[in-house]
Amino acid sequence: MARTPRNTLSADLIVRTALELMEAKGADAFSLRGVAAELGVGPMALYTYFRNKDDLYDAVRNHLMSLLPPVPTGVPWPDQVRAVCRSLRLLMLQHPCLVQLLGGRPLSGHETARVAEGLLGVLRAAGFDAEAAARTHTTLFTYVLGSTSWEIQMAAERRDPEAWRRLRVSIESLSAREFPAVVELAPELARTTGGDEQFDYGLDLLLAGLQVSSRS
Amino acid sequence: MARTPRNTLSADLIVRTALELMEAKGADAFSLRGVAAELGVGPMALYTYFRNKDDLYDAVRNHLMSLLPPVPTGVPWPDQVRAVCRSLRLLMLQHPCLVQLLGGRPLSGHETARVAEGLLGVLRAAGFDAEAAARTHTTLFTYVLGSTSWEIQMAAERRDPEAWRRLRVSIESLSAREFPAVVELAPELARTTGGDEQFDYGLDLLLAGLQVSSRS
DNA sequence: CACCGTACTATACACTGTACGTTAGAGAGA
DNA sequence: TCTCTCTAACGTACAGTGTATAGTACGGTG
Repeated sequence: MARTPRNTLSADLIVRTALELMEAKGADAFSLRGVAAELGVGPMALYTYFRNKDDLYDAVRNHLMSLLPPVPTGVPWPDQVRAVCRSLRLLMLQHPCLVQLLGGRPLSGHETARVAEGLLGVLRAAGFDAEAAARTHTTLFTYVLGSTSWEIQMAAERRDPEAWRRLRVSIESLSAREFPAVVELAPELARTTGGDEQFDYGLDLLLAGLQVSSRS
Repeated sequence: MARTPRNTLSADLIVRTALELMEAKGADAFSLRGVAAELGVGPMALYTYFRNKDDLYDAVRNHLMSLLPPVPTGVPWPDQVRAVCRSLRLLMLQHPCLVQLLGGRPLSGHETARVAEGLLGVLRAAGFDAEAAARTHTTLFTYVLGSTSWEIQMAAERRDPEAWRRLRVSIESLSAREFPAVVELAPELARTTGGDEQFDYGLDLLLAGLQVSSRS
């Protein structure tokens, strides 16, 4: 019955196919049966290579993290930090499924360690002590995660006409007496949910704070 | 056949029951059939009050946001900002399902507008212009969202013994030659994934940055 | 009392992840 | 070359999920 020949599958092939599906339909709409069908294979064939769905998620996340470029050298440390944060954001924008992947099961995996190593190395070289380096790393990482997740989420909302219409309506129906600031700043708020400038604004605030405290 | 009497259900009752289930079993393990069963009712009964599952999610999020306290008055604006951010974090910690709820479909709803109004009002009163207020609002909000999501996620990881063991192993098996900073700072990193101090560290960086830039 | 809108029910469908037991094909040893 | 074994892929099945559709009986209104 046209059984697929023996060694057509591999962990790597499955990961690439899964990633394709996640990018096409969103990481939540992704299903094991979907990737199995795409590969022309029964759903259970995947369990030869991955213990379960989460295991596959881990592998895909690891694969994506491996795409991050190394930290640039020969520039001041704030520029290095900026570069690391920006390239993580860029990767998330290119692969929106990373939001769910990083939100779900955060820092396991070899490639995640590589990224952490880069940022921590920069901070230590800049003179941060162990505790400050760790705290700063966590702060920067969570800032990038939070702001970029938000950005991607809002972009997705905008793409769905029905959801977007409902959001507009609910904002426009707010009483200007009850919510003066929200109503007044609605255009600015719409403009600041995402974009390079918004990201850099927050990032620069953090860097400014770091330079203040490291100078004292 | 013991049909349930006519008006035992209500949107509010359903929301409260759904919230209970989400807190007990996690927001992802929550199901419409579960809350229907809890109420002793067929699954389709819920569709009288909510158009679909997302609609119920929206209602629960709105309910939780209504629990946030108002902005304190009579203190300097940085303290007001701190208070708003801290109480949002606190609410998320008390109701971990808020992570998914806020991550999923962010800023629709009356109560979300109320929270935004509070923070925007503080910033405008502190002299921020429209654009700076909007940018700062987004930055602060996404910081709180990102850092607290991370904190909750890591706490959940720690609670699952199997996942936690695998994480420890994967960290301890990292080569100290390849990842010197990660290996050296492993204890600090473990200590800084969460907690009031970590949260305030990042928040104070942002506030310091704000005060620097507002002084120029 | 009759009636009608609607709150709830029943059934069904197309999905999901994955546990279990089976089969066939590729590579190794004789 | 033949066979034996190991395992990759299969089929079946189960307990779930959200929700479309159609039906039923009850409470409030005429």
